Amino acid sequence: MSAEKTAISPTRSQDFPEWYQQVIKAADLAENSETRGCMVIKPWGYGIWELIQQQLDRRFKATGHQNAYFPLLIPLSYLEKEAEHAEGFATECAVVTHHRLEAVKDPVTGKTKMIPTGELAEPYVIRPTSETIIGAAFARWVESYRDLPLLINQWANVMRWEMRPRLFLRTAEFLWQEGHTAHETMEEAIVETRMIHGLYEEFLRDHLAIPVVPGEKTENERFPGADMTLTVEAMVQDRKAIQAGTSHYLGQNFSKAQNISFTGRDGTVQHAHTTSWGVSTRMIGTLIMAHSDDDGLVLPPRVATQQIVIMPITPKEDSREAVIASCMALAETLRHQTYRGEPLRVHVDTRDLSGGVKKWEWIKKGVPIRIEIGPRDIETRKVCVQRRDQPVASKDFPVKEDLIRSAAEILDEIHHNLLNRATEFRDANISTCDSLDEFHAHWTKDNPGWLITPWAGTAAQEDELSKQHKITIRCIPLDSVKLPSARSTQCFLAGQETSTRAIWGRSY
RNA sequence: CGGGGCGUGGCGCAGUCUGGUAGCGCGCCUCGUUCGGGACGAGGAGGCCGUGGGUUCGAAUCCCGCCGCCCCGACCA
Repeated sequence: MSAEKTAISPTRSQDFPEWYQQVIKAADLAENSETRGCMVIKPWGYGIWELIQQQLDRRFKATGHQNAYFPLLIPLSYLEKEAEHAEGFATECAVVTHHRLEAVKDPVTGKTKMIPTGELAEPYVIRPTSETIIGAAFARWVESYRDLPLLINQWANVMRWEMRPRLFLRTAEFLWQEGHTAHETMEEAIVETRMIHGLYEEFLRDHLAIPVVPGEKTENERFPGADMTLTVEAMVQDRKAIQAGTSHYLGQNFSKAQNISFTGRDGTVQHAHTTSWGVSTRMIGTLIMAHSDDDGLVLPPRVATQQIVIMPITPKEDSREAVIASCMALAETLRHQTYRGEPLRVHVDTRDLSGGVKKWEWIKKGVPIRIEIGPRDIETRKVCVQRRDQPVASKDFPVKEDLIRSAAEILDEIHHNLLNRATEFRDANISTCDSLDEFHAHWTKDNPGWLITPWAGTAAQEDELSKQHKITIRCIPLDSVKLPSARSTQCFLAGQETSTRAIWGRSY
């Protein structure tokens, strides 16, 4: 046997960050644009986002939310209303200060330059998030307890002037959804915050095949202006953590700052309790790093732009038409099958390219099922089936009718294989620790994975440990989360008795 | 904002030290041979060498200014 050749180079173990970039390129998902820090999302990548959008949107609507749309530009003064929030985003805001361009001819070169003129009395900020402008609308909309709860979601782009952008993971402009709700009581708002948190967890597991740890952020890691931030944390293949979605209980901080008030059942004027929550195109980056291998992207079936690609094999000119007709017919039949309530997405690749080129292209693009049909298969009524969750060389030759019957089942198997693989990987890379010496010894250069510890430390102690090892507390996992539990129940710092567990890790 | 690097056909680069007006690989197009497979041969298209100025008979190459991008830090969905 010759050495294994991989479609992506370098491999994950050679250089993970570079591998990540190469997977995106090979799968044709996105590219850096001429606008600093911003990406062009190409059709194969945008297709994933559209599917995420559709499937999440259905869940938001099913839980009583409605979509609306708010302005891209936020009056600067709005951002000054909530002090903590303002401070949290101040360093990464793009600001619009002019509303007109004037064409000026350079007397030397003769070239025309466009000079901004018409300075605005009050500048606008391009939304880094929309709490303030949505809050202003909520203040107008809410008068009575009968107007509550107000359950709004927005699909939008936002901009944060990031210093170090990376495709999907951290771009200056990104796409997301932001839910914003207002409630009569703290209890109701917290129920909402937790409900969405659970919805995110399920979505990542059931749609993206990513197992996440649901938990709460410590005060240090909270969203600016929130009283409680819930997170779902995923582990990707370099053992780093990535925050895949957050749900915040904002208390009355924003409602007091923006006067979202209502007359209550008892006739008194009260401030609403608000929440906000979001997931972004970062989920695509998470998905790539969670599942892909050294041959490229591996797509979880539910968000695969195409789930099945059929490649006609046409070695002889005289059988060519029959082969293509057979492929088309199979595609049409498959499109009448459903997986998770949606028609199968099937593509027939009739491009006049050599078979090997096509096959590798679809491998690199992560298509869950590849089917090849040639003249021989037509005679035997069989098809050649290859799966992205299995080695490149492995093939199966079911009778065509059996494949049609089992296609959705195979997709489901692929989904579960990806989920199981990711879960096993994660669990194998979480260790426990209950002494400070062990803690310090754990954080070696090659990133050994997450550490779970009993925790009763202070914010200052957390901060110190974080800086020392370039780690953070990813979350305090919910009590219901089953993970290797720390051996003792005493905090590894000072030994206090505690039932609180903390997960520590390096993160994106 | 600190520290490094780089701007040359679609992409990746050589050429810059030692000025003489552009080359390689991949990709693309055509033809042929191959092909249950990331094949091969022949031919072809495509570049005011980031930008403005200077030196020179002559600048991708030397000098000065500007712009942009990438990597490593601080910040972060």
